Amino acid sequence: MQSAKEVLKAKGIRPTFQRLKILEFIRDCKEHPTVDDIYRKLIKGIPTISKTTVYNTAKTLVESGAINQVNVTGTETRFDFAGEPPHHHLVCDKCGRIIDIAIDCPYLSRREMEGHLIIEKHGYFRGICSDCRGKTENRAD
Amino acid sequence: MQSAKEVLKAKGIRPTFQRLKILEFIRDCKEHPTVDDIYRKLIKGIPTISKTTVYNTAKTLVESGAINQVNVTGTETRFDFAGEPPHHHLVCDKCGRIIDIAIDCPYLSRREMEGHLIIEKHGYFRGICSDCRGKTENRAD
DNA sequence: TATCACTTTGTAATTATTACTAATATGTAT
DNA sequence: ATACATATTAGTAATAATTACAAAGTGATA
Repeated sequence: MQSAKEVLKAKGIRPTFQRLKILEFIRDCKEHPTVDDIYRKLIKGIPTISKTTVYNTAKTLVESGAINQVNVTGTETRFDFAGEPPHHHLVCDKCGRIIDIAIDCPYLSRREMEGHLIIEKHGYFRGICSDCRGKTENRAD
Repeated sequence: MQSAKEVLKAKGIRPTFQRLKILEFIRDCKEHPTVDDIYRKLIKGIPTISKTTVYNTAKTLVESGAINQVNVTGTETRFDFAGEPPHHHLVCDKCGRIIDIAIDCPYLSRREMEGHLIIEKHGYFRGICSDCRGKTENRAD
C-alpha cells in the first residue's frame, strides 16, 4: 500500500507532520470520522494541533482527491480515504454507524448523464445494519 | 395530483395554514429549497411565519415521508417533494443548482443488502450540468 | 365557556464551519 | 549557515445552520 507520505507527494501536497497524521488517521479509521473525531484523537499525540488545521487539511485533501467527503447525516461532514474501491454507505438508524457497502452499480462508470458531466458519484442508504437487526425485532419479514 | 391538504391528512398531520404553504412550496419549487429559501419566500405572504416553524414543519414532513431530505452540499439541508418517482441529484460545480436525474439503478429496489435492512436510498453526483457545459470550455472531450 | 393538546412564534443556546491574523516552520538562493 | 520569501499552523473571533426552550395562540371538545 502507498504510504501517506507518498500519497501526499504524488498529489503535490507538502507532507508536513500534521498532514501526515491526519491522513493516516483517516486512512486507518473505519468510522468515517468527523473533523472533531480527528481533532480529539490527534490532540492526544500532538497537543498543539488546532481544529483549524484539521479543517484546512481536510479541505486540501478533499480538493486533491486524497480523501472523499461523506455527507450522509446533514449535520457534520465526514471523511473517507480515497485509496479504496468505490463504495456506498449505510447509515444505521439504531447505532448511527456508517458502514461501507460494496456496490457494483452500472452508473458508477458513467462519465456523462443526460448531457451533464459527472465528476463524482455518491450513494448512501438509511437503514438498520445487520448487527442491530440481530439484536432487535427489526426484521425485514 | 393529490392536493397538499390530502397529503397531510393521509399522513395524519393536521393541515394548518403554515404546513400547507410550506408543503406546497416544496412541491412546486424545483430548486430543492433550504429552510432559509422556504422562509424567505413564505414570509412575503405570511409576515408572521417564523423560521422555527419552517424547521419544525420540515422535520414533521420528513418523518412522515411527505418530503425527502437532500444532503448534497454538506452545509445546509435541502428538501424534495416525495410524490415523484425516485431519482438522484446532480450538484453543478458551476451554477450550484441541484438537478434531478432519472435513474434506473438495480439497487433501488433492494430491501436488503449484505444483511442490512434498507429503508431509504440516496444518490447524488457532483459535476457540471449540461447548461454550464454549453456555456464554457468544460467539455468531456 | 373552560379545558386540553397541539401549533406557532421569538429568543437564546448550540454546533459546525469559515475568516482572519499572528506566529512558526520550511525551502531556496546566497 | 544566513536571510528572505512563502507556506503552514494555531488561536480567536465571526458566521451560518440548527436546536432548545418557553410563552402565546389556535382549535376541538366536554
